[in-house]
Amino acid sequence: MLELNLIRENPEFVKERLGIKNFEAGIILQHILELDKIRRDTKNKLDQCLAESKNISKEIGALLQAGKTLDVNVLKERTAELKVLTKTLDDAMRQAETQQNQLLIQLPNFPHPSVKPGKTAEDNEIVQSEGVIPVLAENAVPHWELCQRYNIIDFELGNKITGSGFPVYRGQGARLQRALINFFLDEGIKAGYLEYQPPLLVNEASGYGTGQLPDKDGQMYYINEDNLYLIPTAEVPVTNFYRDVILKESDLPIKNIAYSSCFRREAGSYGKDVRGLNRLHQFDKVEIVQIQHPEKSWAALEEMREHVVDLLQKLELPFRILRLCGGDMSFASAMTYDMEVYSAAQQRWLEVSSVSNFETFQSNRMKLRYKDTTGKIRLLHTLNGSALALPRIVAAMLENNQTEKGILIPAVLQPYTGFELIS
RNA sequence: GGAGAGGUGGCCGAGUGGUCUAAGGCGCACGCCUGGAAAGUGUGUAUGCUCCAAAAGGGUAUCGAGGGUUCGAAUCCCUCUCUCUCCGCCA
Repeated sequence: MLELNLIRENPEFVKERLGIKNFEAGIILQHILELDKIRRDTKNKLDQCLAESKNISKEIGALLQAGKTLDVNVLKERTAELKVLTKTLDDAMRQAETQQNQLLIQLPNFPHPSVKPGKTAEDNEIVQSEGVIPVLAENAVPHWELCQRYNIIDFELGNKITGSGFPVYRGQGARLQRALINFFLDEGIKAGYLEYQPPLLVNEASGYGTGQLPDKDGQMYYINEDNLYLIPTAEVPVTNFYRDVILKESDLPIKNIAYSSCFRREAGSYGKDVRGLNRLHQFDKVEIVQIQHPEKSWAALEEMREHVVDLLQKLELPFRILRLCGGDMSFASAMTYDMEVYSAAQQRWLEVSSVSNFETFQSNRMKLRYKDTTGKIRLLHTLNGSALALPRIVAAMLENNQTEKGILIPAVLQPYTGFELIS
């Protein structure tokens, strides 16, 4: 959520920045400011009423103790009037406040000045590209066929017991999953992150805090009976650890890492994009989350990008990094890098990580703040990124490393898998 | 799932209708004391919204959350939620 102060002080600037995300904010901003005026005026009147009532109540108390019951009745008439007025003003103020908030949460975050305008994924900038795209043998096949050939991931068994998008990992496939999770966690810990194991279900307030609610509730699995949501990413619980928290400046930076299964309904997805491991309803991911001092968040974003690059290099996967254009960025992000690996048999790039700085957008919703050295309370910056999501890494690894003998496991993973070859 | 007891400031804890503007303690910060420290001692120590150009300061709200009763609620009533104890079930 954008900070109200900013909108009050410089609505034109806000409008211009949101334009980069192709968001026409003019009318909403105007309404927000109108409601703000109403809310504040009403608030002032209300506070005056409350103050008067409070004083009269004290007087009544004093009079009763002095035994002057007749005077009390006169005062009670006045408080009866005030009570009606208070109710009216309170309703009006709350209404203005609610409406204002409803409008505020419709505004996306604004992009960093370096973010280029653009409408679709076509307009994203490639900022880094590394690794050699392997030339595969003529009989090379996509990963879903390899999964079947080596019997390591069983999609049909998943269909049977749950439904599509819920594969069953088996034998060397299961061990590869476990190896990747441990590898990613260990690398994160080496880079200074603290490991967490969060709950996989969260409440409504958490969904709201990171921005999944109210807009994207259709993308989360929902447990009606207990009013809980299955997490689409560990970002949700791990960032919400700090909801309604005021940190000390000395607590910073906070660097957390968490493995979790992730659950996404992916309503509306279809076609060859969702084949095999490309898009699943349940998948595994290791997520990194940072809570940063506002002046250090941009350096932190680069550090996180470097961390992901390091992982991809170690896994020997050809990759490229995109800086998303305004139109392709998520609602809450100020800047996002997408990391994609090349899937040689499908001959396409697969997104395996997305690293973003949200600046104060999430922390404003969550009331995540810190007290600076002068005692002033300010919003913090939040960042997160995948490091990494498993399915597409596995897809690319299987396809790119396929040989006559089997699938080669990168050296760095072998201590984790306990084997060099899937065969 | 059943029964009972609870939720008060950073923490502990008093407070059962009227200066609660929340006692007291611990912690923390700053000062005094000291050669330095400890001890002692003094002062301060929440957050939101709002008024004010800003600072200083003021108003108002907040005692798990939301409603209600009352001139007046931390205190009484209702609903929800969380924690603890016992029973039941159970990895």
